[in-house]
Amino acid sequence: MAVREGLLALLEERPSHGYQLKTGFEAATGGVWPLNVGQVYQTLERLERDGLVASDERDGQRSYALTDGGVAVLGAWWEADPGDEPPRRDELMLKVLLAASHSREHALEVIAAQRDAVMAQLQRRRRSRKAPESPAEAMVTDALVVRAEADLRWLDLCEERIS
Amino acid sequence: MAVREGLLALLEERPSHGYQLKTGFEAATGGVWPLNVGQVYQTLERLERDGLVASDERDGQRSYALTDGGVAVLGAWWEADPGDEPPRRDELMLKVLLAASHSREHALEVIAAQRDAVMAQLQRRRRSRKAPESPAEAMVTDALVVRAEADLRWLDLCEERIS
DNA sequence: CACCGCATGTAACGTGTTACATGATTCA
DNA sequence: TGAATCATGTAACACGTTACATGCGGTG
Repeated sequence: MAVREGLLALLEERPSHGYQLKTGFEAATGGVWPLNVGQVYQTLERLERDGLVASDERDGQRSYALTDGGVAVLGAWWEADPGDEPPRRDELMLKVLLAASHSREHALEVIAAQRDAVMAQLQRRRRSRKAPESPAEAMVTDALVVRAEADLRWLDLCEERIS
Repeated sequence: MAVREGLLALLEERPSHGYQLKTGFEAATGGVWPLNVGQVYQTLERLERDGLVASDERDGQRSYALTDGGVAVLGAWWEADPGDEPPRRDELMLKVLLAASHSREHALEVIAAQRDAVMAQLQRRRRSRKAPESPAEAMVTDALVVRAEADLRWLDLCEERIS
Protein backbone atom coordinates (compact mmCIF):
# COMPACT_ATOMS: atom_id res chain seq x y z
CA MET A 1 0.00 0.00 0.00
CA ALA A 2 2.83 2.34 -0.77
CA VAL A 3 2.87 2.56 -4.53
CA ARG A 4 -0.83 3.30 -4.54
CA GLU A 5 -0.53 6.32 -2.29
CA GLY A 6 2.70 7.37 -3.94
CA LEU A 7 1.04 7.67 -7.30
CA LEU A 8 -1.88 9.57 -5.82
CA ALA A 9 0.55 12.00 -4.20
CA LEU A 10 2.34 12.59 -7.49
CA LEU A 11 -0.95 13.12 -9.28
CA GLU A 12 -1.85 15.77 -6.73
CA GLU A 13 1.03 17.86 -8.03
CA ARG A 14 -0.08 17.55 -11.62
CA PRO A 15 -1.93 15.14 -13.92
CA SER A 16 0.56 12.79 -15.54
CA HIS A 17 0.85 9.71 -17.66
CA GLY A 18 2.29 6.40 -16.55
CA TYR A 19 5.88 6.78 -17.50
CA GLN A 20 6.07 10.22 -15.95
CA LEU A 21 4.85 8.75 -12.68
CA LYS A 22 7.57 6.16 -12.68
CA THR A 23 10.33 8.71 -13.14
CA GLY A 24 8.60 11.10 -10.75
CA PHE A 25 8.40 8.47 -8.05
CA GLU A 26 12.04 7.55 -8.41
CA ALA A 27 13.12 11.17 -8.43
CA ALA A 28 11.08 11.97 -5.33
CA THR A 29 12.60 9.06 -3.44
CA GLY A 30 16.15 9.85 -4.45
CA GLY A 31 16.48 6.74 -6.59
CA VAL A 32 16.51 4.28 -3.70
CA TRP A 33 13.20 2.74 -4.62
CA PRO A 34 13.16 1.65 -8.22
CA LEU A 35 9.66 1.17 -9.53
CA ASN A 36 8.81 -1.16 -12.38
CA VAL A 37 6.77 0.68 -15.02
CA GLY A 38 4.45 -2.25 -15.41
CA GLN A 39 3.42 -1.89 -11.82
CA VAL A 40 2.58 1.74 -12.39
CA TYR A 41 0.13 0.92 -15.15
CA GLN A 42 -1.34 -1.89 -13.15
CA THR A 43 -1.78 0.29 -10.10
CA LEU A 44 -3.32 3.02 -12.21
CA GLU A 45 -5.86 0.52 -13.53
CA ARG A 46 -6.80 -0.42 -9.99
CA LEU A 47 -6.99 3.21 -8.93
CA GLU A 48 -9.28 3.93 -11.85
CA ARG A 49 -11.38 0.90 -11.04
CA ASP A 50 -11.76 2.24 -7.49
CA GLY A 51 -12.69 5.67 -8.74
CA LEU A 52 -9.69 7.48 -7.28
CA VAL A 53 -8.27 8.62 -10.60
CA ALA A 54 -9.70 9.29 -14.05
CA SER A 55 -7.87 8.94 -17.33
CA ASP A 56 -8.12 10.92 -20.52
CA GLU A 57 -6.51 9.60 -23.67
CA ARG A 58 -5.36 11.68 -26.61
CA ASP A 59 -2.74 10.86 -29.25
CA GLY A 60 -1.90 7.59 -27.54
CA GLN A 61 -0.91 9.52 -24.42
CA ARG A 62 -3.14 8.50 -21.56
CA SER A 63 -3.15 11.15 -18.87
CA TYR A 64 -4.36 10.45 -15.34
CA ALA A 65 -5.78 12.89 -12.81
CA LEU A 66 -7.17 12.66 -9.29
CA THR A 67 -10.91 12.48 -8.80
CA ASP A 68 -12.66 13.94 -5.77
CA GLY A 69 -12.53 10.51 -4.20
CA GLY A 70 -8.80 10.36 -4.83
CA VAL A 71 -8.27 13.74 -3.22
CA ALA A 72 -10.17 12.58 -0.16
CA VAL A 73 -8.23 9.33 0.19
CA LEU A 74 -4.96 11.14 -0.25
CA GLY A 75 -5.90 13.75 2.31
CA ALA A 76 -6.62 11.01 4.83
CA TRP A 77 -3.25 9.47 4.06
CA TRP A 78 -1.26 12.62 4.73
CA GLU A 79 -2.70 12.88 8.21
CA ALA A 80 -2.98 9.16 8.97
CA ASP A 81 -1.86 8.13 12.42
CA PRO A 82 0.01 4.83 12.16
CA GLY A 83 -0.61 4.29 15.84
CA ASP A 84 -3.85 2.53 15.08
CA GLU A 85 -2.33 -0.36 13.20
CA PRO A 86 0.03 -3.07 14.43
CA PRO A 87 3.60 -2.21 13.46
CA ARG A 88 4.78 -3.58 10.15
CA ARG A 89 6.69 -6.83 10.32
CA ASP A 90 10.36 -6.09 10.29
CA GLU A 91 13.02 -8.54 9.26
CA LEU A 92 15.63 -7.60 11.81
CA MET A 93 13.15 -7.75 14.68
CA LEU A 94 11.76 -11.01 13.47
CA LYS A 95 15.17 -12.59 13.25
CA VAL A 96 16.25 -11.60 16.71
CA LEU A 97 12.92 -12.47 18.33
CA LEU A 98 12.75 -15.88 16.72
CA ALA A 99 16.36 -16.62 17.53
CA ALA A 100 15.66 -15.61 21.13
CA SER A 101 12.67 -17.91 21.29
CA HIS A 102 15.02 -20.69 20.26
CA SER A 103 17.91 -20.22 22.68
CA ARG A 104 20.09 -17.55 24.24
CA GLU A 105 23.12 -18.78 22.38
CA HIS A 106 21.39 -18.61 19.06
CA ALA A 107 20.08 -15.16 19.84
CA LEU A 108 23.53 -13.88 20.75
CA GLU A 109 24.99 -15.27 17.55
CA VAL A 110 22.32 -13.67 15.41
CA ILE A 111 22.67 -10.37 17.24
CA ALA A 112 26.41 -10.39 16.65
CA ALA A 113 26.01 -11.19 12.96
CA GLN A 114 23.33 -8.58 12.43
CA ARG A 115 25.32 -5.96 14.29
CA ASP A 116 28.20 -6.49 11.91
CA ALA A 117 25.90 -6.16 8.95
CA VAL A 118 24.22 -3.03 10.28
CA MET A 119 27.56 -1.41 11.11
CA ALA A 120 28.85 -2.08 7.63
CA GLN A 121 25.71 -0.53 6.18
CA LEU A 122 26.04 2.45 8.49
CA GLN A 123 29.58 3.13 7.32
CA ARG A 124 28.56 2.96 3.70
CA ARG A 125 25.70 5.33 4.30
CA ARG A 126 27.70 7.80 6.34
CA ARG A 127 30.08 8.04 3.41
CA SER A 128 27.34 8.62 0.87
CA ARG A 129 25.90 11.20 3.21
CA LYS A 130 28.79 13.50 2.42
CA ALA A 131 28.01 13.60 -1.28
CA PRO A 132 24.27 14.16 -1.55
CA GLU A 133 23.21 14.63 -5.15
CA SER A 134 19.72 15.88 -4.46
CA PRO A 135 17.68 17.02 -1.46
CA ALA A 136 15.62 13.86 -1.74
CA GLU A 137 18.69 11.68 -1.68
CA ALA A 138 20.01 13.61 1.30
CA MET A 139 16.83 12.98 3.27
CA VAL A 140 16.84 9.33 2.34
CA THR A 141 20.38 8.77 3.50
CA ASP A 142 19.61 10.70 6.67
CA ALA A 143 16.77 8.30 7.32
CA LEU A 144 18.84 5.25 6.63
CA VAL A 145 21.65 6.43 8.88
CA VAL A 146 19.31 7.26 11.73
CA ARG A 147 17.51 3.96 11.30
CA ALA A 148 20.73 2.02 11.32
CA GLU A 149 21.84 3.78 14.48
CA ALA A 150 18.53 2.86 16.09
CA ASP A 151 18.96 -0.74 15.05
CA LEU A 152 22.38 -0.85 16.66
CA ARG A 153 21.01 0.61 19.85
CA TRP A 154 18.24 -1.96 19.87
CA LEU A 155 20.65 -4.82 19.33
CA ASP A 156 22.61 -3.61 22.34
CA LEU A 157 19.45 -3.51 24.44
CA CYS A 158 18.56 -7.03 23.39
CA GLU A 159 21.98 -8.30 24.30
CA GLU A 160 21.65 -6.77 27.74
CA ARG A 161 18.23 -8.28 28.28
CA ILE A 162 19.41 -11.70 27.23
CA SER A 163 22.52 -11.66 29.40
CA MET B 1 8.75 -12.79 3.00
CA ALA B 2 8.46 -12.73 6.75
CA VAL B 3 5.89 -15.35 7.56
CA ARG B 4 7.73 -17.84 5.39
CA GLU B 5 11.00 -17.48 7.24
CA GLY B 6 9.23 -17.21 10.56
CA LEU B 7 7.64 -20.61 10.15
CA LEU B 8 10.92 -22.13 9.07
CA ALA B 9 12.58 -20.70 12.17
CA LEU B 10 9.92 -22.16 14.43
CA LEU B 11 10.20 -25.53 12.71
CA GLU B 12 13.92 -25.50 13.39
CA GLU B 13 13.14 -25.66 17.09
CA ARG B 14 10.83 -28.62 16.68
CA PRO B 15 8.47 -30.18 14.15
CA SER B 16 4.99 -28.80 14.65
CA HIS B 17 1.55 -28.68 13.16
CA GLY B 18 -0.15 -25.60 11.78
CA TYR B 19 -1.98 -24.33 14.78
CA GLN B 20 1.09 -24.72 16.96
CA LEU B 21 3.00 -22.54 14.53
CA LYS B 22 0.41 -19.81 14.77
CA THR B 23 0.57 -19.68 18.53
CA GLY B 24 4.34 -20.10 18.48
CA PHE B 25 4.77 -17.19 16.10
CA GLU B 26 2.58 -14.93 18.17
CA ALA B 27 4.30 -15.92 21.39
CA ALA B 28 7.75 -15.35 19.92
CA THR B 29 6.78 -11.89 18.73
CA GLY B 30 5.15 -10.86 21.98
CA GLY B 31 1.69 -10.74 20.49
CA VAL B 32 2.28 -7.63 18.36
CA TRP B 33 1.99 -9.49 15.10
CA PRO B 34 -1.21 -11.51 14.99
CA LEU B 35 -1.08 -14.23 12.38
CA ASN B 36 -4.17 -15.64 10.71
CA VAL B 37 -4.19 -19.43 10.90
CA GLY B 38 -5.31 -19.71 7.33
CA GLN B 39 -2.14 -18.03 6.22
CA VAL B 40 -0.09 -20.52 8.14
CA TYR B 41 -1.60 -23.45 6.29
CA GLN B 42 -1.30 -21.66 3.01
CA THR B 43 2.34 -20.82 3.62
CA LEU B 44 3.05 -24.38 4.71
CA GLU B 45 1.60 -25.62 1.41
CA ARG B 46 3.93 -23.32 -0.49
CA LEU B 47 6.89 -24.35 1.61
CA GLU B 48 6.14 -27.99 0.94
CA ARG B 49 5.71 -27.29 -2.75
CA ASP B 50 9.16 -25.68 -2.72
CA GLY B 51 10.68 -28.62 -0.86
CA LEU B 52 11.63 -26.69 2.27
CA VAL B 53 9.40 -28.65 4.63
CA ALA B 54 7.89 -32.11 4.63
CA SER B 55 4.65 -33.16 6.25
CA ASP B 56 3.65 -36.35 7.95
CA GLU B 57 0.00 -37.00 8.74
CA ARG B 58 -1.27 -39.28 11.48
CA ASP B 59 -4.64 -39.21 13.25
CA GLY B 60 -5.67 -36.07 11.39
CA GLN B 61 -2.68 -34.23 12.86
CA ARG B 62 -0.41 -33.11 10.08
CA SER B 63 3.07 -32.48 11.41
CA TYR B 64 5.62 -30.45 9.48
CA ALA B 65 9.40 -30.63 9.67
CA LEU B 66 12.30 -28.93 7.91
CA THR B 67 13.96 -30.69 5.01
CA ASP B 68 17.65 -30.30 4.21
CA GLY B 69 16.69 -27.62 1.74
CA GLY B 70 14.74 -25.82 4.43
CA VAL B 71 17.68 -25.94 6.81
CA ALA B 72 19.90 -24.44 4.14
CA VAL B 73 17.49 -21.62 3.31
CA LEU B 74 17.00 -20.84 6.96
CA GLY B 75 20.72 -20.81 7.62
CA ALA B 76 21.18 -18.30 4.83
CA TRP B 77 18.44 -16.17 6.34
CA TRP B 78 20.02 -15.99 9.78
CA GLU B 79 23.20 -14.56 8.32
CA ALA B 80 21.68 -12.57 5.48
CA ASP B 81 23.10 -9.11 5.00
CA PRO B 82 20.25 -6.73 4.18
CA GLY B 83 22.80 -4.33 2.71
CA ASP B 84 22.48 -5.96 -0.66
CA GLU B 85 18.85 -5.09 -1.21
CA PRO B 86 17.23 -1.68 -1.55
CA PRO B 87 15.66 -0.65 1.76
CA ARG B 88 12.04 -1.59 2.20
CA ARG B 89 9.53 1.08 1.36
CA ASP B 90 8.54 2.88 4.48
CA GLU B 91 5.36 4.85 4.88
CA LEU B 92 6.74 7.69 6.95
CA MET B 93 9.67 8.25 4.60
CA LEU B 94 7.43 8.05 1.58
CA LYS B 95 5.04 10.61 2.97
CA VAL B 96 7.69 13.15 3.81
CA LEU B 97 9.61 12.67 0.58
CA LEU B 98 6.55 12.99 -1.59
CA ALA B 99 5.32 16.00 0.34
CA ALA B 100 8.76 17.56 -0.09
CA SER B 101 8.66 16.95 -3.82
CA HIS B 102 5.42 18.87 -3.85
CA SER B 103 6.34 22.00 -1.90
CA ARG B 104 8.16 23.15 1.21
CA GLU B 105 4.94 24.22 2.85
CA HIS B 106 3.32 20.89 2.32
CA ALA B 107 6.42 19.10 3.58
CA LEU B 108 6.48 21.17 6.76
CA GLU B 109 2.82 20.48 7.40
CA VAL B 110 3.25 16.76 6.96
CA ILE B 111 6.33 16.72 9.14
CA ALA B 112 4.47 18.52 11.90
CA ALA B 113 1.51 16.16 11.71
CA GLN B 114 3.68 13.07 11.66
CA ARG B 115 5.78 14.32 14.54
CA ASP B 116 2.66 14.63 16.66
CA ALA B 117 1.61 11.11 15.74
CA VAL B 118 5.04 9.63 16.45
CA MET B 119 5.30 11.44 19.78
CA ALA B 120 1.92 10.11 20.85
CA GLN B 121 2.99 6.62 19.91
CA LEU B 122 6.25 7.04 21.75
CA GLN B 123 4.47 8.02 24.95
CA ARG B 124 2.16 5.05 24.74
CA ARG B 125 5.06 2.73 24.20
CA ARG B 126 7.20 4.19 26.96
CA ARG B 127 4.35 3.49 29.34
CA SER B 128 3.90 -0.10 28.23
CA ARG B 129 7.65 -0.52 28.52
CA LYS B 130 7.34 -0.38 32.28
CA ALA B 131 5.06 -3.40 32.45
CA PRO B 132 6.64 -6.03 30.21
CA GLU B 133 4.78 -9.31 30.37
CA SER B 134 7.36 -11.42 28.60
CA PRO B 135 10.94 -11.08 27.41
CA ALA B 136 9.66 -11.08 23.84
CA GLU B 137 7.25 -8.27 24.57
CA ALA B 138 9.99 -6.33 26.29
CA MET B 139 12.24 -6.57 23.26
CA VAL B 140 9.43 -5.58 20.96
CA THR B 141 8.58 -2.45 22.90
CA ASP B 142 12.28 -1.61 23.11
CA ALA B 143 12.40 -1.78 19.36
CA LEU B 144 9.31 0.32 18.88
CA VAL B 145 10.54 2.97 21.29
CA VAL B 146 13.97 3.16 19.69
CA ARG B 147 12.43 3.29 16.24
CA ALA B 148 10.05 6.06 17.20
CA GLU B 149 12.93 8.07 18.65
CA ALA B 150 14.82 7.60 15.40
CA ASP B 151 11.79 8.75 13.43
CA LEU B 152 11.57 11.91 15.52
CA ARG B 153 15.24 12.61 14.99
CA TRP B 154 14.81 12.15 11.27
CA LEU B 155 11.83 14.47 11.12
CA ASP B 156 13.96 17.13 12.83
CA LEU B 157 16.72 16.64 10.28
CA CYS B 158 14.25 16.97 7.43
CA GLU B 159 12.86 20.18 8.84
CA GLU B 160 16.35 21.63 9.06
CA ARG B 161 17.16 20.67 5.51
CA ILE B 162 13.96 22.18 4.21
CA SER B 163 14.33 25.44 6.11
C1' DC C 1 -26.56 -27.86 25.91
C1' DA C 2 -23.84 -24.11 24.36
C1' DC C 3 -19.67 -22.08 24.09
C1' DC C 4 -14.79 -21.87 23.62
C1' DG C 5 -10.26 -23.40 22.24
C1' DC C 6 -7.90 -26.60 19.24
C1' DA C 7 -7.17 -28.06 14.62
C1' DT C 8 -7.49 -28.15 9.49
C1' DG C 9 -8.43 -26.36 5.59
C1' DT C 10 -10.66 -23.51 1.10
C1' DA C 11 -11.92 -19.36 -1.52
C1' DA C 12 -11.57 -14.79 -2.91
C1' DC C 13 -9.24 -10.77 -3.23
C1' DG C 14 -5.53 -7.07 -2.99
C1' DT C 15 -0.98 -5.83 -3.73
C1' DG C 16 3.72 -6.35 -5.27
C1' DT C 17 7.23 -8.26 -8.55
C1' DT C 18 9.15 -9.78 -12.78
C1' DA C 19 9.22 -10.81 -17.41
C1' DC C 20 7.67 -10.14 -21.83
C1' DA C 21 5.82 -7.68 -26.12
C1' DT C 22 5.15 -3.59 -28.80
C1' DG C 23 5.94 0.78 -30.96
C1' DA C 24 7.62 5.84 -31.34
C1' DT C 25 11.30 9.12 -30.93
C1' DT C 26 15.93 10.66 -30.47
C1' DC C 27 20.71 10.75 -31.11
C1' DA C 28 25.46 9.07 -31.91
C1' DT D 1 21.65 2.13 -38.84
C1' DG D 2 21.59 0.84 -34.29
C1' DA D 3 21.03 1.78 -29.39
C1' DA D 4 18.82 4.22 -25.74
C1' DT D 5 14.93 6.41 -23.87
C1' DC D 6 10.04 7.32 -23.90
C1' DA D 7 5.62 5.21 -23.68
C1' DT D 8 1.94 1.62 -23.01
C1' DG D 9 0.48 -2.40 -21.84
C1' DT D 10 -0.32 -7.97 -20.67
C1' DA D 11 0.60 -12.31 -18.20
C1' DA D 12 2.08 -15.04 -14.61
C1' DC D 13 3.20 -15.54 -10.15
C1' DA D 14 4.20 -14.75 -5.02
C1' DC D 15 2.69 -13.15 -0.83
C1' DG D 16 -0.53 -11.29 2.56
C1' DT D 17 -5.29 -10.75 4.41
C1' DT D 18 -9.89 -11.89 5.49
C1' DA D 19 -13.77 -14.60 5.66
C1' DC D 20 -15.87 -18.84 5.70
C1' DA D 21 -16.73 -23.99 6.65
C1' DT D 22 -15.89 -28.02 9.23
C1' DG D 23 -15.09 -31.12 13.17
C1' DC D 24 -13.27 -32.48 17.82
C1' DG D 25 -12.95 -32.03 22.78
C1' DG D 26 -13.53 -30.01 27.22
C1' DT D 27 -16.10 -27.13 30.60
C1' DG D 28 -19.59 -24.10 32.70
